[in-house]
Amino acid sequence: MTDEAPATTTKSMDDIMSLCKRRGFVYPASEIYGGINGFWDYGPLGAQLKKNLRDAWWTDVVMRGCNGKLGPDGKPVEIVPVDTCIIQNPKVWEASGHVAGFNDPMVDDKETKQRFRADHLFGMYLVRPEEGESVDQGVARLIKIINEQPFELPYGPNLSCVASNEEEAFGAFRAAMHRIKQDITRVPDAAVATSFTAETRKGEECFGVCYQVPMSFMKAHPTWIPSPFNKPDKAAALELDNRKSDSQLTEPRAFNLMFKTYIGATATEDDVAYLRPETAQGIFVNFKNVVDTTRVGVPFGIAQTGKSFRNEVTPRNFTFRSREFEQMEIEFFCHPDDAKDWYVFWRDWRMEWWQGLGLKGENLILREHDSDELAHYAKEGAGTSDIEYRFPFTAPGFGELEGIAHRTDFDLKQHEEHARAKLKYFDSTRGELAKNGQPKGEHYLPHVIEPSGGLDRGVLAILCEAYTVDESRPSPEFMKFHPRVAPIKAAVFPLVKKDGMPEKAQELHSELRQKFGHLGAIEYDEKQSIGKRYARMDEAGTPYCFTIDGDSLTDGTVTVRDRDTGEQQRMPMAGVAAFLGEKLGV
RNA sequence: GCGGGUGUAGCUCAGUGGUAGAGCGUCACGUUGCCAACGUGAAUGUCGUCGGUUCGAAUCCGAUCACCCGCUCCA
Repeated sequence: MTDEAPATTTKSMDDIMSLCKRRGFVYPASEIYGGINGFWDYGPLGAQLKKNLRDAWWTDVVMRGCNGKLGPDGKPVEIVPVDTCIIQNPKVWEASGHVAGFNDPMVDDKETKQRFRADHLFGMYLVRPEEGESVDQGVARLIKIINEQPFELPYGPNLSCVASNEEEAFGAFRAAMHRIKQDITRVPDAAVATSFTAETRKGEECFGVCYQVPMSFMKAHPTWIPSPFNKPDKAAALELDNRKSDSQLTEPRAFNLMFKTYIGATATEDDVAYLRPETAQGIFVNFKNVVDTTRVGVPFGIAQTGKSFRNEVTPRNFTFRSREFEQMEIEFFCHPDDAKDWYVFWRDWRMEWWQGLGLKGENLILREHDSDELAHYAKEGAGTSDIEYRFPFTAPGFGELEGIAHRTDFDLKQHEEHARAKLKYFDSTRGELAKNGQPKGEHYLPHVIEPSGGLDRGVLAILCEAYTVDESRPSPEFMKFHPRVAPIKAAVFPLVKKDGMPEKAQELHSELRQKFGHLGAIEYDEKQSIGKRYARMDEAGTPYCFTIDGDSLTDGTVTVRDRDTGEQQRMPMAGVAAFLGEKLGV
């Protein structure tokens, strides 16, 4: 821990949540009915804060094309927006893998509290060779037992493990055997199986199969399967032939993370549809439309913001993991050869962008994923990075704000196959040169770099970053929002409610409101003491307060108070709009 | 989904079987001369919800819901 660390770690999430409620940033959804798990509403200040963040993204990413930063090709970055439906044809989610992935039955180990995909459970089955039996015969017998055993006979695997393929599984099992002999083979006619002969640590010869545990067996006798979290080396002396364990595994259960609904009034299983679990697919399915109907050409990006829905097992940590949340996603399409460069470009620029909104210092990090945590589609890619923020509830760890992934051509390829659509892009700037000196062009499926940010998480990070406690101030608790995202941009006060000050102040208020009302609220307040009004604005995170005092009436000047320092300076009332405009960056 | 904790006014909390409370905040009126000033007054609660025990429940019991923490999960 460095010297600066305490300033961040002393922030209490409870205090932040309490301020959010008190000042109208965030409320529990349906609170008067006792709330609803995993859903949050934004109040007046929160709604504007969220809109400001969304607008900043839209402006900087889409309209200004990465704020004018040139891409790795030395050209301006081209991005166009779309706004696609929350409900799409259910086949979209079959193609994307969400229906399968989100429907995968899961098994819990009640002992170790771990959960894993049932189809990732591999078992090592051992059998004693019978008199004169060849390896093939023995293995065939074993496979038959595994698949056709009557369930009243205990015959589970000797060991199990969680793995994505049988080689990986076999690797995990090796340690349990004394010696593996050479004849390791794929079992013919079995989708996922490896057979071998071996010698156990007791010195017994045996035939073995590394086999995906059949779903029917898991359902019938989950506790006969040894837990995959038992280390193989602890199960040193394996018993051959009939055996069963006494584990605490549950039977496979489906945890569908997609919200299901029905189209039309009849609500039969034929009418099932899903609320989108990510906005990305709406972009991919419109890739061809955008290419065909606009003049964009690869490399270019398509962006959208919008709500997504995931039926999270455990919504947690305020708005951080909600069941309904808003994403800000870009799918950037480029030639496969350029993917690496664009990946680096986006990763670095997105980090800069978040830093530019006041998320700075050691609370924000860029973390490159290790290869073992990459999503299936990203294994072949240039990489995946997270931009992560140190929230009070994750400290000293970090929580993801945005992920930048090289998704390769996975999504377009999936949609090409499932929709039987031609999504290849014809790039007339590539290919060999023809006789006339023009490139012949090249057909290819573009690769995708996906910077996918969480809007609600961004808002939460900004709230946490802005929350400041300084006991030396009259208002010790205040929100240090970057002026660009602050929900209230400025406030205008008469110093006291008499001598024509309110009228003068209202005049200024109305001018500023006309000029800056599209960016956020401009407040007017004449109630109670000036100190209390400053304090109220500090809590709402208003960066500037303009006060009309006695001098304003005679020489036309006002004072401006800076939220962060409390310092004041005088300026002509006529110059206020220009001053504020400059501070707000417009 | 599992284990632990919490739930009383907008916020922070006191109240452990006998009339629902405090501070702050909010609102009104007065006062005001630059940092939560002061005076007076006011509003705000099915004590998370439902059920049970009891003459009587915020308080005891059960269930349920929500939030927090630790697991788990997290394309």
